[in-house]
Amino acid sequence: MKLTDAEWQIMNALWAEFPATARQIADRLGDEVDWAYTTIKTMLTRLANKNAVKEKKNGNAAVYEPLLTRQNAQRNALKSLANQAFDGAFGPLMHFLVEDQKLSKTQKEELLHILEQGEQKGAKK
Amino acid sequence: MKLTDAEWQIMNALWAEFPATARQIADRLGDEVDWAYTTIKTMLTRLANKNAVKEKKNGNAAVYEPLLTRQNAQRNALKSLANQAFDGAFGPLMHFLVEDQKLSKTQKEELLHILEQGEQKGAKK
DNA sequence: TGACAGCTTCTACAAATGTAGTAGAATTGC
DNA sequence: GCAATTCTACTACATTTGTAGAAGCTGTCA
Repeated sequence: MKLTDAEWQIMNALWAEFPATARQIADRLGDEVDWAYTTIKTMLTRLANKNAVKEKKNGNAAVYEPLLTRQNAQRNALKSLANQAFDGAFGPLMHFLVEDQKLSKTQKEELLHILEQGEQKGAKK
Repeated sequence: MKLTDAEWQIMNALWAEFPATARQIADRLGDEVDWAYTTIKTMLTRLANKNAVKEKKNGNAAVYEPLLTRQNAQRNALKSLANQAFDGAFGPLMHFLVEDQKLSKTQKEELLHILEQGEQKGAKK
């Protein structure tokens, strides 16, 4: 499941707190984008068709909640990027990230920490 | 500069070795995709319009070479992903990667190594 | 009980993307 | 020198994406 740019916006707003109505999502997005309410509604319908969100009727109005979790979406996006831009390998991707992005000392320490933890849990393949 | 899926394919083939003619690129892509030669030509023209590649005439035929480097493309893609899916922060992205992707022991060690090196060069910002 | 306000579904439409055909110019092999 | 091959430039067209208007329900408040 691949999300488009606009879809990410919507999903991010939905993931922030759900279930949510189209109106709520529109309000949350108010700062970031300048979309007509119906645009958001259209996107939500499309996302429902893709099974990224579930649309539940509550009387006249609809309430939405994600079917695709943020984590899965992130995973998919990373996977796709890795394939496309890094020959499918996560190693080089990370390598690139660590080398290219100047991490703050804190971030580095955090990473070290994560790495160590993984180490302890045993390097499961 | 944002590349589409198809454009990544072409660029990857070009980055592999350049300058290259459309024919060469087509040959390299032969295994992966099943595109007509003219499709590849069209993509190359579009990429030239976007200034991602330079088209040099060599007699009748054209020779291509990247203007956009692979590194920059990777950087852009990562940045874009970070913004879209990780609130613009690389930290969480990396966090996610390290936690989610089960890295091999070797990969982890390598990462640690990179981190340490960075450490020595001084934690610039 | 009717006028609003807000919600929904449909339809629309331009731009981007994926994919390729056609026709004519250049190159080449004999 | 000409036929076969190969390129190139142009055009085309379906699908996806971004964006939204129109028109018709529905609930509510005076």
